[in-house]
Amino acid sequence: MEKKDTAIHMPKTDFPMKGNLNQREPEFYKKWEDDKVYEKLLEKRKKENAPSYILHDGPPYANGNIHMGHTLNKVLKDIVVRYRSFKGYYSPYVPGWDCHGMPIEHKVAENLGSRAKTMTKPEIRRLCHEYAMKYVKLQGDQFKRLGIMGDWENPYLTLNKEYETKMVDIFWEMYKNGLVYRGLKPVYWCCRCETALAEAEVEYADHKSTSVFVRFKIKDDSKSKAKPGKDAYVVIWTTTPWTLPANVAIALHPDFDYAVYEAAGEKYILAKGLKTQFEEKTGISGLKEISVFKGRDLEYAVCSHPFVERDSLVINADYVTLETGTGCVHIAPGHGHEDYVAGLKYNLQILNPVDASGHYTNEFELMKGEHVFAANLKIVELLKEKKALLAQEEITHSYAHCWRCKSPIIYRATNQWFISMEKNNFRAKALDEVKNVKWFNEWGEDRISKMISGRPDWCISRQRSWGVPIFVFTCKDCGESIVTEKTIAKVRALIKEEGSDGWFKHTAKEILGEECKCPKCGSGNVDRGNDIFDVWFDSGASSFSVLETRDDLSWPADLYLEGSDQYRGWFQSSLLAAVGFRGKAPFKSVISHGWILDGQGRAMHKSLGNVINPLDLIKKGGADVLRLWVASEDFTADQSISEEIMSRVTDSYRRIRNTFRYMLSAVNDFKKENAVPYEKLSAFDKYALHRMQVLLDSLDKYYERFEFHRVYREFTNLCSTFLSSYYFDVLKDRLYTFKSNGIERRGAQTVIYKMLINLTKAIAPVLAFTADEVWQFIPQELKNENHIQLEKWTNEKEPLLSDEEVQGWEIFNKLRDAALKKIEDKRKEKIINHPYEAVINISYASAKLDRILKKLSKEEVEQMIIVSGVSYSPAGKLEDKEWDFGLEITAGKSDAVKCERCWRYTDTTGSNPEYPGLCSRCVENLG
RNA sequence: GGGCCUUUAGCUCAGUUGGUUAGAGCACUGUGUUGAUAACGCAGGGGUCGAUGGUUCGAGCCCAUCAAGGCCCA
Repeated sequence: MEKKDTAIHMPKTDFPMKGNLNQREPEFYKKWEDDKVYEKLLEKRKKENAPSYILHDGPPYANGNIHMGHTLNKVLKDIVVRYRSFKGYYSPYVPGWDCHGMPIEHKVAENLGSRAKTMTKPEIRRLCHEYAMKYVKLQGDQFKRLGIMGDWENPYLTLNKEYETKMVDIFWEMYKNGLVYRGLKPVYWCCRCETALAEAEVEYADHKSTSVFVRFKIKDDSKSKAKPGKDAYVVIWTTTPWTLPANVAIALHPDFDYAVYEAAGEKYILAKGLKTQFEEKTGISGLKEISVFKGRDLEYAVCSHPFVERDSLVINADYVTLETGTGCVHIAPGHGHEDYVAGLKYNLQILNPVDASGHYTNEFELMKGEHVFAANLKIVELLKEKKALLAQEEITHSYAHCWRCKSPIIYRATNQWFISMEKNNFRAKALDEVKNVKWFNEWGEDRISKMISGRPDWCISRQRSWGVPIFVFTCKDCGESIVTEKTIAKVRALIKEEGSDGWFKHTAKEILGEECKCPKCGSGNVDRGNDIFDVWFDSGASSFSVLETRDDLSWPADLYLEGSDQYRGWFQSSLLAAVGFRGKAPFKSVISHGWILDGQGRAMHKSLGNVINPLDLIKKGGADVLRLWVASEDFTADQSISEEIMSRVTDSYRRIRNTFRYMLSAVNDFKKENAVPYEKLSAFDKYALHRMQVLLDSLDKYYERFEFHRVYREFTNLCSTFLSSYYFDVLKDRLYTFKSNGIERRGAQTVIYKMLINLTKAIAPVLAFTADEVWQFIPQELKNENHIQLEKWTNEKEPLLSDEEVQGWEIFNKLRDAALKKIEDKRKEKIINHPYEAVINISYASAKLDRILKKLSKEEVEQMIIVSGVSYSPAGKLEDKEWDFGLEITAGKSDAVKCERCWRYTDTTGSNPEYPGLCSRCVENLG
């Protein structure tokens, strides 16, 4: 008889232990693109008539490299979309970019330097366009590097014609509904450049100003609680005397103490805490306190303006401080932002007696034509003349200057376009729609409701070049703003054809043709407006501009998923645009993620030097590790990232990778026809399948609820606690030493194969690259599709065990742990080393345990505890008590002989003279 | 200053309607294997649950105040 090969069946695979992700992932992405995986997936689902699930992408700003915030956001979306696709949904992902706005215009202007002034708007816009497109491409490539799947060939851009065309419709609908109105609002204004400035264009530098103490005589105290009398004066302090002509109110802090003081026969009202300072500055001494009241008590008293025939109302404002001045603040809503806000609250008049070049208009007849900065001294003279000036001094303080011409700037009320929150019950409607949305963050609804309740009217106009024009014409003769059905039709055609560039290239006459006529005065002297939309209006329009203009998408979206800053931003602008346009919320559900912080929980700042760059992390560890990090934390709260955290995630990735590697190697010689039917599997195998099914069911639930950190936890826990340390460890004996085509080995492979397929699918939404890499190693005949993305979450479920059976296994596992502990004790005593050197005896008195053990053969138990021998010593009379009743486990060293093939210590080793080193089981299992 | 949120072992997370010595995985330490080896097993140490006060027979869980941190406003 020929001697058989005694070699064992070692696991084998070419799947590398080391991921080498930074090199490999881009190759994978390329393969996805070459194989048109995304397109095929959508086609396939469409053919299946799958229900759709639309996640609408919030557009990042097309500027700069991607940072951790982008990474978090896009990976989360990708997990959602991939999961939904797996579950059989038609789930297209159309990424978008926010392309207009200040930052880009600012950068372009910066690059141009002094040349900017000589360029026309269309020329500057062309450069802005190029700039935006450059970053669309750059960020797009970076997003792809993260493994994000979507329609990258055809993203949506807020500068696209069809996008802008939809904005015409939205604007017109809101205009028709009376939501849009024109009003005054102060903006930063450079009188020298004669232009509005954005926050980012303002620089601060020291500036010398004349500050003045001015008294306002009380005219009527009948409406206020405090009654200081008509001979008292409220004293204000200001560093901008030129704004006094626009004064309409005086603000006091509601909670501060104010007093009426008497000196030299005059009564002055100022904050109690500033009395001494007041005496020093004005030289008025010996102030005698007459009465004291809270700021709120003087609310609604009326003063007389010192040099204009006008009332000045006493109001309350929380931002009043006691740092300098008198605690009584001069309010000119046309010349200050806070003044403006206070003005809205008290319905104050917004006055703007200053023209674009900084000269007083005839609204302030007295100094008409005077430049406001030069007028300061004249105002002082005027105050003296009116006996209203109590003191003046020159002070140097930080003051806003124009970034371009470096001259000091002013706040100047200008005409702006607004969306009213009140007309047609708009605010109430928006709040109602909030209630129809599922806010996955429990506090989300509360947060956005409060914001909408408290927000002012939405100012949608900006005085810039890089944006979508507000589709309004102006009559140069009568000043009428012209928006009619006919002009809108013309504008719509223009935008559709040329995009908003057309607006800036053509005159009103060219755009409107025979419609170029003021409907009010009939003049043909019509100009196109120069304002553009606030970029939040651009992006707020996206639900319509994108979902309604693409065949593959539909409105409303199933989900918006953005950072928590978007309750104020995009969630809100989208909601308002949608309620204004269609009366409905644009999303069925919303979930927000937190901010990314460093290891200490601090925000990342360049100045703190704690900024972590995702591109660096990808280079170091690969995108899948980064994706795993995203999944590992509870994204609804803020999340931390640090070297330690990444190092933990990397460890965890390696564990997962190796688990897959082991599964691949264990089924390397497995074929479909080798599969063992469920009924013929061992009890332990059935238990393993049960565990797998329980895991899959919870993962499914967690994905659906966006609880990815639970997916991560359950998945890694199963890999460690059940698979590596238990099931696979136990299976080694069967896989390596049993007959290669025997039922024991094939049974084990059947289970591992099922796990391999299902676990790869289950983690594929997170580990996009690795899952597909694993997939490539699965033999063709064992899978349906070449790429895992095209597969579906498995529908057929493995049978679950009964509760009683599960309980039995839980008890057995505890018994196993107890046995391992005993063996460990012997190892510490240096009695044994390898587990197979051990034999154990289990003596017990529980009938419960007896029933459990009787269901298993001795060989199975030996295998599962991984020892060479198990013996039982049941008590003579078993009692129906807890499983560990009377339990005693002893471990010892086997005195049998080691089989050199399976390493077990057995009495049969050497019983066959042909194979002297082998045990009888091994001899039987050769081949 | 206001609205909303976060705070449990080194890290990431669990902790059901308040009820006995607060859990998991990873990391760490020790150790075994060398037939998953840049891998795998076993065992062990580690937290006064951000702080203080209160309600209660009893609080990580309820209430109040404070602190640190975050987003959005001012």
